[in-house]
Amino acid sequence: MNEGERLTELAKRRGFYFPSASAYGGASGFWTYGPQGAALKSNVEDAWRDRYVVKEGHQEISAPTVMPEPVFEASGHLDGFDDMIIECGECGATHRADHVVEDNTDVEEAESLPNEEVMDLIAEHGIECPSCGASLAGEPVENFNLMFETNIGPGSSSPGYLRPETAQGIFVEFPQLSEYARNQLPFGVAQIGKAYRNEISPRKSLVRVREFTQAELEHFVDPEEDEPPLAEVADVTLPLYSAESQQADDGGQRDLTVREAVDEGVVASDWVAYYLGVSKRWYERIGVDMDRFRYRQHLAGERAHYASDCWDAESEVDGDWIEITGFAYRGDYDLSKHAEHSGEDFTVFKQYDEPITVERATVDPDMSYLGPEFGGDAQRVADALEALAERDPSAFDADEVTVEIDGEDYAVPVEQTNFSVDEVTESGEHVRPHVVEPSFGVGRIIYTVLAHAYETDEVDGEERTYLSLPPEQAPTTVGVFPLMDKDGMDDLAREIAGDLRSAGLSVTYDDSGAIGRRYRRQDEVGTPYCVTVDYEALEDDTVTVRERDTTEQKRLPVDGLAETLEQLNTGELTFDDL
RNA sequence: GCGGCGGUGGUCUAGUGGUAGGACCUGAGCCUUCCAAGCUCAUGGCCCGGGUUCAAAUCCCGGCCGCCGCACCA
Repeated sequence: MNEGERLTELAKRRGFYFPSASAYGGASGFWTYGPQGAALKSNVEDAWRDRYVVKEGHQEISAPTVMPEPVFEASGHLDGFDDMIIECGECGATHRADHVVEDNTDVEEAESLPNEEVMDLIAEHGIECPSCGASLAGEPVENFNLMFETNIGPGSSSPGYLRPETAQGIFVEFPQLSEYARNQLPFGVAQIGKAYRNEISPRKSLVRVREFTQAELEHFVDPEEDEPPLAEVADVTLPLYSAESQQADDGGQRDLTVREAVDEGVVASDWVAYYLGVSKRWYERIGVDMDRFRYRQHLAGERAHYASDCWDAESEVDGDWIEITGFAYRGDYDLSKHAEHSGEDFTVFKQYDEPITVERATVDPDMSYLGPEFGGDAQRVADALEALAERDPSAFDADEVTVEIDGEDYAVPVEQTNFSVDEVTESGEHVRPHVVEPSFGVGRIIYTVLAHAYETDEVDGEERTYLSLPPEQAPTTVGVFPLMDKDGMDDLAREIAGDLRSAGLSVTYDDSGAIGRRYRRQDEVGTPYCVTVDYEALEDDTVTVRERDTTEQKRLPVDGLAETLEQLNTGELTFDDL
């Protein structure tokens, strides 16, 4: 069994995660988090929220998972996710139909053509299967859309899609969110939630799935003015694997501090560099092994349609590097697209310290002239004049000004345009924020944390498996056991378990079988501490506390136990301090 | 989606054309003064559908699921 298989076996047996609906044969790419997994997931999400929402001073929202079609037309997902697939009748390989056409003809942008035309092109040019060389003529070209489609309400007149990323739920609400932020940049909006992609081939348990949880932060910044607080993370060392290194023969990972990475220009965006620094610490906190972690820059051809610079956090499991977070500088791509498609205002008004006076060329066309003259085109001519005045006021110097609309020239006497250059006072300007986006895959992080926590050792000649999870992330903080289920040890142990629960700790009580078995059980789900009530406890109100990784025990008074465990859980105390 | 391999209690597995056995786990009880000990008992299984056959968990076909490779991964 490899690392992943061992983990999946443990995950299923102990209730971290398992395939969904297996009573009905299941559906690939869907996983249910069991009791341990749901607790771990919740802890990871809480740690994320603490770091990226609370500590950063951002806000969190919760948007729908289903959104109407226009949202995804605007975002580019409808086109971007809709691949043309053709299958070779001979060898069965599937290919991107638009790609084979582009590779074998001088047709560009084949993706924008109807499927029938692409089929015709394939037949006309006698295009062959890139895998086996058989003719692809006559093979059907089909669409494969990575988004799950549904209908909103009865009938099919209102198509909707399950969101392929949580981000769009934030972008589309920008006008409201900006208002709540009192229109002050920068501000950040986060969301933790499910996203859906109808993957062709789900793989590796939680790594490639069809429903997954994202934790995304959209940080809206003024591209002219805002700077990240780089000093806070300047000394954090980043294991960077740049695009340049990836392409070089002897290229490898370089360890640079955030400061060095910015100064040397290895990471282009200060904002991205800031979040790489913050996130390195966060990954360490939740239990990612830093010896199996790197930041990899996207190669030029690999970048998403919206990103100008993009780095992935990657973790290593079974020798494979898994993308666990994407850090993208999305520019104003998303807000511009939504502004364009919706006609709403996706900017923030930034007031100047002092109002400024500027010369502005304006037109106020006489519609009583344009109307009779140009009929139905009058409004478009007026719009064109306005745009021209802004772009090139000198065009109005002559007696007549000409604008072009759809290849046709329209000449207008300047006097009818009421062209003038005025001094106007401007108190500020509309700024389209840029977006810095760290986007975390929660399931992949959980998979990584479990894989990196999985340890085996030997105790008294017996092999032991344990999860060396950070106490903060562990599903259960403390196991409470009576040494034996009799003589009042059970009563005291139950009482202690109740007290610890009242103090807010996650507690498991277990009185079954031999004590060693109970320790092993907790080891396998990563419970960091176990409290045992023995005969001595009945005498002097002390109990033993056992630490998971070392199996060492210390005797502590029952009084103050909850506080001590709480401090161990948060890291204020270590076991050695006791 | 293609190809290869696979699918037997919760987990790991043995096995055969005549409807299954082990280990671990789990539960009940006994025992036990701190690391999967022992004893007794118990629960629980051949992925689904079709075909061949007197008889299919076993052979064949299809599906589903998993692993690996390919492709895909805005």
